[in-house]
Amino acid sequence: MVAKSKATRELSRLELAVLGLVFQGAPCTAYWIRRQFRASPSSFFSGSAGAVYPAVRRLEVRSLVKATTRREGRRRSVEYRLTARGRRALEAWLSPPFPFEDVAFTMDPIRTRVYYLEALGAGERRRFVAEAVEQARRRAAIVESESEERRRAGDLFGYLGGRGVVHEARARVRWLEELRRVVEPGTSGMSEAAEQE
Amino acid sequence: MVAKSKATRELSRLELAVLGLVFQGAPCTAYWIRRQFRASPSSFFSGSAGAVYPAVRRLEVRSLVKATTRREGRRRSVEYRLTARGRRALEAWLSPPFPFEDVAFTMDPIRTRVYYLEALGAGERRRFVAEAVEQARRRAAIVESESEERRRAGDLFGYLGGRGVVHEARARVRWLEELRRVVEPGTSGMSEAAEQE
DNA sequence: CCGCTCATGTAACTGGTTACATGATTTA
DNA sequence: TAAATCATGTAACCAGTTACATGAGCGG
Repeated sequence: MVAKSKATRELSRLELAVLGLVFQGAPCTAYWIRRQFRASPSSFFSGSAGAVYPAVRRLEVRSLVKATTRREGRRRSVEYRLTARGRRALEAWLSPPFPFEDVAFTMDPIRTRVYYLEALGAGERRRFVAEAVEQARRRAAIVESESEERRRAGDLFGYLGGRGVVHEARARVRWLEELRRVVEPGTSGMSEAAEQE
Repeated sequence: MVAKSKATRELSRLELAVLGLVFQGAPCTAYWIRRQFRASPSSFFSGSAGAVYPAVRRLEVRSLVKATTRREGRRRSVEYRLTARGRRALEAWLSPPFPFEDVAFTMDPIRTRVYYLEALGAGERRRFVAEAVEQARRRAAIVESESEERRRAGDLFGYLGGRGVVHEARARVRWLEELRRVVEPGTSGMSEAAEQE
């Protein structure tokens, strides 16, 4: 009976994203990975050194990536590439069916506020929605130009992912416009909003 | 000069959500708050005891909520309500302008995968998208009925927040359908997708 | 020579997570 | 009477965060 070392726990979202980035950028340094996170205006992660360096290490001890140290003059850097196991782990992550919590994941800090809008008076509610629509529109414009940029750069899947961000940003705008119609004077509430899509 | 005690750090998202819930449910117990989180299929938080009890405590030491212990027979419970300061903190949180990171927040574990779809062959990509569309549709159906339920229950802002979840879920479906058109055989990629809204 | 970028890392902290522990009350 | 629910909490853990520290190489 071969020992089953450590009961391999699931990879964190950061570790999985790093795995994907190593696949894309190989051979690449942890520093390069950090920059990818920091460059994206829609990344969940900050790309902080304190997260990325330990994460690639964890992937290494699981032998999902392998490191090769390089020296140019007196400057050193550690380059990573996927191992065969790493490649398989990446494919497994990308293969359906997807865990329910990944499909159900949702978080919008503005929406969180809406649940408690009761705490505001009618005028303040209107200001809330007006500003939220405004800020959501600006955000949508930003992510649209960002995904367009990726398209122009020939980065197909970067573009397609970016399109997801665009759809989401526009959905937020539409939702807030719907909300505005409810919150505006002369409307009663529950009846008119929904359902023409 | 009056001492400025501790340099009041910002409230966490959980603490803010708890503050809102105490406003809604007052007088309410920490246990009731936990149930609100656990009942919602779209809450970011699990409502775990290890998070909620310490969170309400932190709000208490900041005197944003106040606790009153109650005894019925030999059963005790701690009831919370907002203080005036708590009420003001809630209103401040609900008042625009909203911090950029709250407007820009976005995270979709399926979308994260799409960025690395390059790692799959054409057939596997189609399976990816087909399954993702399917799961996203089921999710949309669930959150739709959930928000409808709130509407029927007369919970206006619960309904309106739920509508946000619906818009988001539908946006994911539409995005994945767009993605499918790109990934399907006979299409070249970057050209056809976007822009009719 | 100053400051920026490349490059690697650590340390202290934080705010979540799961799992556990306890006990009263209610319901099947 | 067994199990679910109400109700409180703690402990161990974990994976992020910011901030700091170090140093090579390069452009102005």
